[in-house]
Amino acid sequence: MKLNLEEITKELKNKNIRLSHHRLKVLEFLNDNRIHPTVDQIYIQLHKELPTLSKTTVYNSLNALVDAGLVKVLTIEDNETRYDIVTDNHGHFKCESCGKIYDFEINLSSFQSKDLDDFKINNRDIYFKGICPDCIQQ
Amino acid sequence: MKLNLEEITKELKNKNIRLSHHRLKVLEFLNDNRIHPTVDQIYIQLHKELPTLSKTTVYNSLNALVDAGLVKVLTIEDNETRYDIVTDNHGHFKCESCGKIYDFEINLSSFQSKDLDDFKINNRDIYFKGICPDCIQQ
DNA sequence: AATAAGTTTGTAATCATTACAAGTTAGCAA
DNA sequence: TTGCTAACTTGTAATGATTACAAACTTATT
Repeated sequence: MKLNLEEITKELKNKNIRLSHHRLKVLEFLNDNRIHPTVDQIYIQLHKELPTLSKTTVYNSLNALVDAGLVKVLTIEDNETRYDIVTDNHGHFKCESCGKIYDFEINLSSFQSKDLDDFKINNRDIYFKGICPDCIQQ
Repeated sequence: MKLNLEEITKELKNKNIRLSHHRLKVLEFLNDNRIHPTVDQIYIQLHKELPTLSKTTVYNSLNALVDAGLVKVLTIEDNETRYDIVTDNHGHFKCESCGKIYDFEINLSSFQSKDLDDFKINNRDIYFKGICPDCIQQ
């Protein structure tokens, strides 16, 4: 999917966030590599292209993009924070054998619980864990 | 709910995990305080009763209980690991205003996605975020 | 070009969690 | 009951991820 830069820049402007060169690179990386990467994965890859990039900037950029609502934090496990570009509703499945994270289509807004009638729900996350088909076969 | 110690001990034995005094206290705390506490919350409370308790032991006990399947790790946010005693299927709602975590009843096993037909699903977590009724009123 | 606000960088600080070694405890067998 | 062994606890030190901060740099705007 191609990023619409003008639109993104306009959205960011409302929040006084500039789409700087590094931030754009981080956003592009997430858009082009749908692997739900960790900060380290992003840093290591981008550092090859941008030798002056610091890890602090990666954290910075990610936090800015999350604040802007363009990027989502995934906390499937307590010891690894991952990032995902915001797209339509989907859940995440993590394979307990190979560690790979899969997207799966699911209509999150259809989930209702009478216990939450009086709650304002801003965000719905679904995390499944188990074994992926590749690992089942072995 | 009262803990059935004999049954729990028996289950643990299979995994060579003893239900030591400290571990039992941690388990009791989770059973009696359904507040999805952090390690610090557990440590501070139990330390009052058990002055010799170390934080390492709290971590240790929690990890053992998680391994035994009696306790579940909640990773709603990337910067705070919480623990929950394992009960029937329910989702978790975190209020973005007051930070409180609510349980809500939901039939987790009813969630299906055709994308996961060939996957073995061991675990389903649902995390919602938003504003709770108490905070909406203010 | 000048200005002001926002961004990047590197280092240092912080915080949660784990590793480790030494001492302690619990369960089992003789 | 005693002794043995494995498991547990403790405190300290190490690790690792993330944030704080100050100085230098960049960008958009006047």
